[in-house]
Amino acid sequence: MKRRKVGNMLGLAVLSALVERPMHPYEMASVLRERGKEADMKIKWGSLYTVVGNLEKHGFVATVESVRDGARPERTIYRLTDAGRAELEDWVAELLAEPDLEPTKFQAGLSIMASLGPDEVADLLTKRLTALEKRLAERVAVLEASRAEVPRLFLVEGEYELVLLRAEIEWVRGLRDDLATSALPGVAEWRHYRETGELPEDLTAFTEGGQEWKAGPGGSAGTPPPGPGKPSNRFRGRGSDPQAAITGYGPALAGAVRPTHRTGVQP
Amino acid sequence: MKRRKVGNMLGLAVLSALVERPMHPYEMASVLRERGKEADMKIKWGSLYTVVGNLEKHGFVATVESVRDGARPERTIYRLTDAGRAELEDWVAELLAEPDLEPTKFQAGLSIMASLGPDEVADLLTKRLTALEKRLAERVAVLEASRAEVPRLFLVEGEYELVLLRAEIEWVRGLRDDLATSALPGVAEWRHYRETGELPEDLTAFTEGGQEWKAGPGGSAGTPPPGPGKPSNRFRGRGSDPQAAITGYGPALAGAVRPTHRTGVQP
DNA sequence: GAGCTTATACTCGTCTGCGAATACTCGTAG
DNA sequence: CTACGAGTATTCGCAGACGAGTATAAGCTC
Repeated sequence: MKRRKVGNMLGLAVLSALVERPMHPYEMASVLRERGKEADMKIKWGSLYTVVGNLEKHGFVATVESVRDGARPERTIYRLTDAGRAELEDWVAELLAEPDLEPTKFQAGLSIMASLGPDEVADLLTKRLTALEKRLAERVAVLEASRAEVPRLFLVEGEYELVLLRAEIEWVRGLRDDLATSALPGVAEWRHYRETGELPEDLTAFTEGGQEWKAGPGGSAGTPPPGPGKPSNRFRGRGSDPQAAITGYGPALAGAVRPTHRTGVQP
Repeated sequence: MKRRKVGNMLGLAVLSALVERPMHPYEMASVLRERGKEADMKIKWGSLYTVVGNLEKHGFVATVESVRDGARPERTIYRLTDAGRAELEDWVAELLAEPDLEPTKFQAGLSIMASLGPDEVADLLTKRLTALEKRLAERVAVLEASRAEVPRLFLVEGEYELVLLRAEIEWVRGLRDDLATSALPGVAEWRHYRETGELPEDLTAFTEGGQEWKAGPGGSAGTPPPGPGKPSNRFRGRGSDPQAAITGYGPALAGAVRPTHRTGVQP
């Protein structure tokens, strides 16, 4: 993957603004704000001059002139170069064609949720749910105002956000309910550990190499289980340490699960 | 929102590793790698020593000892402090309770997709679709290997990822098809502009304050249309400039749309 | 046992991000 | 006419991120 000379998303916004006409930095900010670009990308205005400077350094924009308007400070006007135009198109193409690989912060949080107790997690998820629903309502409301004025074509980002929002809401609700009702296997043990500090004796077996639950094609697909680890690794694996099991480190194989409860997918 | 003293997600991973037992940095890396934490958060190992140093500076971890093991370089062992434990719990709680507000890069890309042409965008979306499906297949495969060994409880992050992945796939497919078949209003005009450079004369009206399409409560809800702009803004608004319209800046009101085609949601 | 690769364990320097501060000007309420 | 707050336009400084580099040890191969 070729690394972008200027990686800050604000740079992309700047390039896209300059397509229209040359501007000075502050004007770019005004235009982008007016266009509601802040809803589509996280923009830190403090980076504006740095980013524009970097774009210039790499030849994506060029100075047109420096004008002094009355007693105001001098303003430097920038225009898009051919290289800048190309960079913009290439960048957009990349954003559209390549999925974001980085996991979300929420996913990170889920992966270590065992640092807390199940009931606390359920409460936190309820808070999240409230916030998500509020946001959803906001977005829908904004739509109701927009759709009369703007063609669908320019609203796709918003549709996308809505779809993901709804998917997340549904899933979070399912998980919360399963935690609250202990419908998810292991929750009872987890709660017990949290309340008493005792590890259930059968936990190790429960977590470790799951005997006959589904001996099927498992075994060594993907990363091999750490239990009978390779001698090359001198740190002890999760398997040998029940504490590690309850502290909730996902398995080396973490990633997916066949859905059987209703947070899951496909019947 | 209180700002985190150490904001790097790698710091969270480090804290979570130290819950188990004191370690030196390299060992943390080994453990985290082994646990597959890389699948749950974007980790740059180059930041490890900086981050551990920062955690120490802020009292979240403390030095236990420096040992020299044979001729190897000296290693500093760190342990979690009470403050560190508290920080970990607070951090996880925040991650679970507060939705990620930042839009994804894909959303940013969508919001300026008009920098390209509709057919090109459709191609790029097809590429994305392929990549997404590949990733989905990978994740499902990893599951098949995991589920025999690990309780559901430790796989929720993976389930979440799957759900979002499927939602995105479905939506992207819908959009691509609508672009390819011009089912989405405005695509024909967009393509025409791209091919000939001509702006359809009715575009301005089409984009601008949509007369009677839905006069309802619209009008001044949300940000008012820039056309008859306030005198406070001296830069001209989208409305007065057809070029701006086709260059695809979303409206000031961008965000959502009532779904009517199948990329949409709810019946 | 020479020479290769892989793992261990860090360090460094550069580049960037961005919060906060600065400074000037204009409209307007008193 | 004058003080004030809102808008205009930019600079600065420093913390932090992280790619790349370094150096040694332990296996492994022929």
